[in-house]
Amino acid sequence: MTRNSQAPRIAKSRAGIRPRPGRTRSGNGNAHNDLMNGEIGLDALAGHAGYAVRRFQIWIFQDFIRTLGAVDIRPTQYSVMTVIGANPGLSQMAVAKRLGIERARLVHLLDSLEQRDLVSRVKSATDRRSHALHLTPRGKASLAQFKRLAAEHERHVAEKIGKDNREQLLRILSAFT
Amino acid sequence: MTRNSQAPRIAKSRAGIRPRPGRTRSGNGNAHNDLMNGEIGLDALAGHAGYAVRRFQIWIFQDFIRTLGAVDIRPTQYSVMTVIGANPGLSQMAVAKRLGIERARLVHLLDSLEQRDLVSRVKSATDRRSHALHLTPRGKASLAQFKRLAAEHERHVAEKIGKDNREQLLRILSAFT
DNA sequence: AACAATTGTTGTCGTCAACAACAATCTTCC
DNA sequence: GGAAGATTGTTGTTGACGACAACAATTGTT
Repeated sequence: MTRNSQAPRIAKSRAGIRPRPGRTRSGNGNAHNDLMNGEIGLDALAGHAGYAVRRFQIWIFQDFIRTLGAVDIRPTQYSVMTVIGANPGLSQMAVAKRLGIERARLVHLLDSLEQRDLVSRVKSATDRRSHALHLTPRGKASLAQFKRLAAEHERHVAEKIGKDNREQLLRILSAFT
Repeated sequence: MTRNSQAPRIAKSRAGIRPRPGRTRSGNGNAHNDLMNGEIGLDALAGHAGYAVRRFQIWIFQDFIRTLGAVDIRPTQYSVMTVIGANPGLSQMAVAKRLGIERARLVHLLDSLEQRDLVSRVKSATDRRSHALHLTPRGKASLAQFKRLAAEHERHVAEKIGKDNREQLLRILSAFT
């Protein structure tokens, strides 16, 4: 990979979107095109929670990936390590269920984390089908650093939408955690 | 960016990934203990806006897709049609920028919508490189129906998180639209 | 012991974002 | 006026991610 894709490269923001350098003529019936002043309306989209949430989530993930770019940890990896760290010995099935991840997907995530010596799969003594997941010593130390960086990312969120708004957001969406 | 990360050459040949360390201790005597009470803590994850937003976005998209399943319209398709409907004559580049979609991705989206006779690409007279996007008559009629279904979806959101909370959410995230 | 369910794993398919390269076509600058 | 550079739509590749299906090993259930 070497390239994690999704590196944000925050927009260059250049000039506004000019609809067309030339004239946007071609007299179509619609005369009220706000395109002339460079504004592109969203119409009904502005009232849809899903659209705003999607855009916000993209922004948040990009900031998270950038803030934790130095340690090469993505949001999903962070969530897996956090849950394992707080609940040592969990099975892969339990982690997958708790985080809403497919267990097939978790296999690859753990392969990666295990190769980096952050997580270890210990054969369960009580159920030889399953693995008891633990953080390695290196994983524990790393997670502490990840959490510091994640807290920094969270501060970025607070700066972006406001401290109070962030707390309201967490309260409103607390049912989804 | 600039991530060296790990090599992807795992591919097949699974087998010996587990280092099988001689970790004698690590009290594996109680492997699946924490599962017994069914409670799995999220630890720091509970305080991360990104995690809650991601889970919420998954829920919202699923409800949107289900609610508009009868007409086979997905959120991104709906957003494209809404913007074109509100701003006829836009170029693909302008739509892509406004919605934060890659223009390469928009090509396929428009291919699909054009095949269904919902959107038409009209060769621009002023810039022969670009296409002026319009809704077809069928597209306009369909969009009206889509909007009714989308409004129903929005009511589901209000039921899920509460009417007032939904409005606060829209207000908090208004900067991202 | 026979049968059903669970766990981890592998594999496939489809969606989606980020990039790179390209032809056709402006735009700009000399 | 014409060469050089930028833009638009397009195709293709890569990687992250979710949904499923199939499988071996191992429970559990009867």
